[in-house]
Amino acid sequence: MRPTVHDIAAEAGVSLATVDRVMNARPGVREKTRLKVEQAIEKLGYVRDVAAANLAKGRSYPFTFILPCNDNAFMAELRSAVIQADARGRVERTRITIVDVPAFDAEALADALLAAGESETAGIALVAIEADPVRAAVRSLTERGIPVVTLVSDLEDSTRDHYAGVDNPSAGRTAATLLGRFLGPQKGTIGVLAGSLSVRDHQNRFDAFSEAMEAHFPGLAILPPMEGRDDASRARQLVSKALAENPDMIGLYSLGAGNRGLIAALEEARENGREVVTIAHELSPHSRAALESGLFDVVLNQDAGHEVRSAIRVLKAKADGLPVIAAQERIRIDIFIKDNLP
Amino acid sequence: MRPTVHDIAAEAGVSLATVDRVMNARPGVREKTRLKVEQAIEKLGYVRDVAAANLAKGRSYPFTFILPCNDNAFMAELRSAVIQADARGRVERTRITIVDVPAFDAEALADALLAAGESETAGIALVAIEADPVRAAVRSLTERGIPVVTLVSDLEDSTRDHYAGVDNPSAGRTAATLLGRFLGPQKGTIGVLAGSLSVRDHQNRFDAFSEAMEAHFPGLAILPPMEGRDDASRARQLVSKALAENPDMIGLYSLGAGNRGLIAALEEARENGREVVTIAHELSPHSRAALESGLFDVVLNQDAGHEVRSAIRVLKAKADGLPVIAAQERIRIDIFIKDNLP
DNA sequence: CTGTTAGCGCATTCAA
DNA sequence: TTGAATGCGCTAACAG
Repeated sequence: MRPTVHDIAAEAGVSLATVDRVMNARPGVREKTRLKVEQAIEKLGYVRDVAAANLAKGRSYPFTFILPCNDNAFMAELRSAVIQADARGRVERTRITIVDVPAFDAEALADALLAAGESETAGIALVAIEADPVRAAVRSLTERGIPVVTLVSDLEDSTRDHYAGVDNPSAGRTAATLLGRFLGPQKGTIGVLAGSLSVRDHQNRFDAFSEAMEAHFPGLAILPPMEGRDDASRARQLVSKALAENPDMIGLYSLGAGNRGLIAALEEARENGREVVTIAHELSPHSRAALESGLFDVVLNQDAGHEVRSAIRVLKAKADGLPVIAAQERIRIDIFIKDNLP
Repeated sequence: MRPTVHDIAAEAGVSLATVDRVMNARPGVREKTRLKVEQAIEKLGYVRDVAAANLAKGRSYPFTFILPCNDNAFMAELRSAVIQADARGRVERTRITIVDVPAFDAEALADALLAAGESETAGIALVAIEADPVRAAVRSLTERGIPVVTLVSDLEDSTRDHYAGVDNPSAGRTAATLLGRFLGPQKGTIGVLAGSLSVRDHQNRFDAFSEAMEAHFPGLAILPPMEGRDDASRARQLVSKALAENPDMIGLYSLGAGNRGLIAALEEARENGREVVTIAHELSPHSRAALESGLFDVVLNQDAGHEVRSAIRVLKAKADGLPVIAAQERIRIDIFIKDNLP
């Protein structure tokens, strides 16, 4: 049997309460006594049973997740990941309230942040939008000691405690390398479809993609980026038009959402005997099908479940004043081709 | 506050014990009473606190992991993943004993299995070797109701309860697609370096790789596979020799361990102005460096941590007689290039 | 068939 | 400065 508080109390010749005081670094213990207890802990190799501790504490962590009412597949998955995390949360004693805000609406997001700050909350996660009102709201929260983490999309120059999302420049470079190598010696132009370049992660992906492309694949020229606003019909139009206007376009990097429209445009092109090497983001039923049918060549993915779990771990650590191990919270970029689909 | 057993006992007008019996599907409850309790559970939206339940049960799951004393990086990581899992095991009440066996020794493995079966164990995980004594040992365990899962390497035609490892044919196909696409229109031959083709996972990878290659990239011919026994110096010799003898060799798939020797051979070749597109398995400090220096183009990886955690989840489920959700336990093949390294 | 009762390992009043 | 006692939510003897 593993040692319990009783064992170390007996070993140190003190009571449970004293042991507890030492363990939780609370005042009211003589230096001598504390030493005895610490030695007993060391000697018996005691480690506290977190589950039992939480049970006794009865403490729970009411977190708030502010999510945009976007109807794309990725946001749906993110939302479902949050719900699942909440369901599993009984053990960890976390409780999550989801707050919906209109997409791309900085004012609404800022308001939601402030409102969440007024409610009983142990920490807040948000999909950030780069805007001053949002930065101000975040500042007011962190100043009151409420932990704040950005999820999926970061907020630069802000006081947020942590960013739980992928390294977007790395994603852009990954796309560049794969596209360049798949195209090999071919020369031509490359189309880029973004949601909006005023969104930080899209901008970051694009910059890194361009830079890597220019550096390593001089035979491939990048066309001016299209902005599809993550909207299917708009994306479809833009891509169709680009294909028509650029007969030398042999590659396409779609770095935002709105894959449905893109897929429609590619299907149409294929019927006309036109194929371009395509890399898109986020695995969903649609993009998966596109991968299997060869319309997409690669899908880069961020695992929404990982991001949510990481956000929760960090919020909890911050709420408890504990440090976070950065390396462990790093979110990877998954590469999928048709052969390694999960 | 969430409802507790007390609340539902009150609501149903019965005692705690009865509630407990219903919840754990134990006998000795009248159908009528059971219904009342179930309705109360439904009505109050009760979900049991697993942590508290485990605490009260005091049950622990003493598992045994049988690992080969291989000194390669992957096995080291696997071992460390097991140790970490054990450390986290306090909450889940799992305790893991690691048993070491000589690598590639079927008799020793079989003996270790039987010995583990004699000790107090709630389940056993093993890195399997395809051999009849092993199959027999596994059978004797499963017949006694001890859950057995294979880890990393499977045991076909056996009574093991589950395989926690990657889909090796899928890995082989992934390698074929990437190699073929990276080489593009080039024609030439492809070398294959295996550990031993008598190991099931290596054989599976090779078969799928060959098949996909022939089907989709007819311009690339596969050379007879080399068997490096996961040994560095042997691998180095084999690869150097193959490079010398096959001037038209433009690609290489290393599907086993022993990357150090391979890297040495590739470095030597590079100094002589020779480069081949290379895909290897398992991310380690060595393979990572090779990726960064361009000696490796792609590394396929199985996440040892995932495999271990999955094995534990399955063992626990089997020990409790619960079903496992196959889709959730599927181990992915990670693709790494220099740009998406974690 | 059902209820009472005593813990699991820990945190926390309230006394001493 | 320290200790005894009580309870968190649940399970499992042991009675009835």
